Parts: sequence; C-alpha cells; structure tokens
Amino acid sequence: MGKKRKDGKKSKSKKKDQTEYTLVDLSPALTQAARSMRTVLSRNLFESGLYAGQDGVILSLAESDGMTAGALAQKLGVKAPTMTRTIGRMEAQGFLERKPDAEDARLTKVYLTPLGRDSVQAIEMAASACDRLATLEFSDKEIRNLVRLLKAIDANLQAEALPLEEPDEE
Amino acid sequence: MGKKRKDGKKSKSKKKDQTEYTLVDLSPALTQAARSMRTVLSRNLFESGLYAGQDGVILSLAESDGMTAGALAQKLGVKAPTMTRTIGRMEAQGFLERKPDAEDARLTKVYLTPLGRDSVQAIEMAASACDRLATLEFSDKEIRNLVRLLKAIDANLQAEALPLEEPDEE
DNA sequence: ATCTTTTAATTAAACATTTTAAGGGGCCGC
DNA sequence: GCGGCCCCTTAAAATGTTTAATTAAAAGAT
Repeated sequence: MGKKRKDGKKSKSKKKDQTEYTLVDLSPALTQAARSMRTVLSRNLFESGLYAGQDGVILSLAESDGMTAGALAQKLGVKAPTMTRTIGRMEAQGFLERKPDAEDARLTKVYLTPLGRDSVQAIEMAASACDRLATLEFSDKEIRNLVRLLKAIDANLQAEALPLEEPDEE
Repeated sequence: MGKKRKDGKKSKSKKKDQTEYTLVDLSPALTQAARSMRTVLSRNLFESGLYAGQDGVILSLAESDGMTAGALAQKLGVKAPTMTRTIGRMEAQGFLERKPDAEDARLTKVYLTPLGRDSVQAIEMAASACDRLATLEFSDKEIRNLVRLLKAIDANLQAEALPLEEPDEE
C-alpha cells in the first residue's frame, strides 16, 4: 500500500511508485477506448443491417454453430433474457434460426442462416477495418500484447464477477 | 467462413494475411474486457451511492473543478443531453452543483460539493482495486504499455468518429 | 411409476442509458 | 438592434439490460 495523494490533481512526478496512478488510469482508459470502438464499429456494421452486440452472436456461431442460448449468453457475458431478446430480434432479421435439440427438449440450439453466414465476412471486415484504424501506428507485437492483456483482464475480472458456486466442504 | 480457428493460437502460421486474424480479435477482446470491468467497477461503486458513468464526472471535476457541461460531455464521450441528465441526477444526489458562469451566461459550470469531493477517494479506491484485480499478474511495464495503447486507440478512433468539419468544398 | 427437484428458455415488468430532435436564451458580428 | 451561432435543456424514443415469474423437460428419489 503506497502513499496516496488524492488531494487535487495527480502529481506529475516521475517516480517508480507512480504505478498506482497508472493503475487508476486503466479503467477510464479501457472504458473510453471501448466506447469509441463501439461507436465506430456500430457505424461500420450498420450497413449490414446489424446492430452492435449482434456481431458477437454471429461470430460465436460462426465458430461453433448450434450453440444453445444459454451458452451464448454466458460466452458473451449477458443474462439469459438478454440473449433471448437478441436472438429473437436476429431471428426476425433472418440472420439465424432456432431449433429444439433432438436429445434434450429443454435446449434451444441456434444456427446461422445463409444470410447470417454471409454476414460473417461483413462483420469480420468491419471489425478488421475498425481495429486497423484503432491501431494505426501500432506494431504487430504491440497489437498481440494488447489482445493478450485484454483477454487476461477479462479472465481476471470474470473470475471475480462470477458467483462461483464453491462447495465449501462436503 | 468455413475454417474455425478458435484455438487462439493464431501465431502458428506465419503468413502475411495473418495480421487480419489478430486484428479481428481486438474489438471483441476490448469489448469483453470493458464489459467485465464495468460490471466489477459498478459493484464496487454502488456502496458509495454512485452508478457507473458518474465516476468519470467526479474524477474529471476533481482534476479541474468548474468544467462546463459541454466540456464534460466531450471529455467523457457522450452527447450533451446525456450529460445534462447525468449532472441532474448527481446534483439531486448531492455530489455536485451547477452554477451559471459569471462572464458568459450561456455556460453552466459544474462544481463538486463536499460530498462529491469526499467520493473522489472512494472512486479512486474502487477503481484502483478493480484495476489491480484486472491486472493481477501483470508487470508494471505491461500495465503502462496497456494504458498507453488504450489511450492511443481512443485517440485514433475519436479522430475518425468526430464529424471533423472540413469544408473541403461543397 | 409418481413425485420432487433441478435445469433451460422464455415472458413480463421495470429501469438505466443513450440518442435525435426541438426549444430557449445569451453572445457577437454586422 | 438583428440574425446567426453556441450552449444547455427538455421531450420523445430506441436500445440494452436486469430481476422475477412462468413453462417445459430431464434427473433423481421414494
């Protein structure tokens, strides 16, 4: 626990214990970058008839078609009703379709339609263009490191965010 | 897209077009990380009576008190009406107060109340705890690089996102 | 075999956030 | 002064999200 100098503005001293200030800067920077990214990406995706948030569903299904609604919700970090809503909207748009599972009738599996499959490329291009713009003068190594760190952050935070049913002892 | 290459080890094949795959991974990773961050941060802030999105206002004012509503909106990347709403809510909560500018009556300047000033520390602690959790096994250098890259991404994207009134010719 | 519990998806209701469009004044150039 | 512009605000609406309750089916127990 280091010293904290919260009164007023951050000192511009360049010391090693500067890390705390750097840390505090992370969440705003991440929030801002994500907001800007979403803004630009939404605009790029709009031409395909897609809204932000739908691209993740299509990309997930492109990876493994036939996921259940619950699995999609968990993977994308939203609650089940949100995913139901999203899937319903996308089904109405013709990007995907629901089919009951043959073995377990409780499950609803989601499959890409041809239109949905076509949109994969559009999404990847939009995301790629957006990412390229975002990382204009970055080196490949920087980008790789960035993605790696972001995924690590997500993993760290999700470990805390999840309710984590730990059977204390039995 | 036929090939599913989700194993995350995209660096196996070293081709030129490989960068696209790495790039495509950035926006989902950024989105997910930001979502997880917001979830955890909201939970930490909730105890202070603050909702997500309000912390940025308070931190901005802590840096330079008396910002105008428009300046806050621009700094935080939201539209003016959003900021009006946010400020109104926070004023009702007692975190800040509006005062008309003495020189320019059009401007509304926003100042922290003592309660708002007190919450600065709570916010910084919450953000710090969240950031620390997110970057558990990161080195200082990694964190610094991460913040630097995130800010660069934001700058790159905002340059594009802004309407940028260039009167080339009509 | 039947009853109870658990799991999955949905629906319903509510709420937060944000945006566009429009309104109300104050400032400044002419 | 007058017109245009800028800043904040209000109003209406879209989007996204959550919790709670409902329906249906599988799994397990008696």
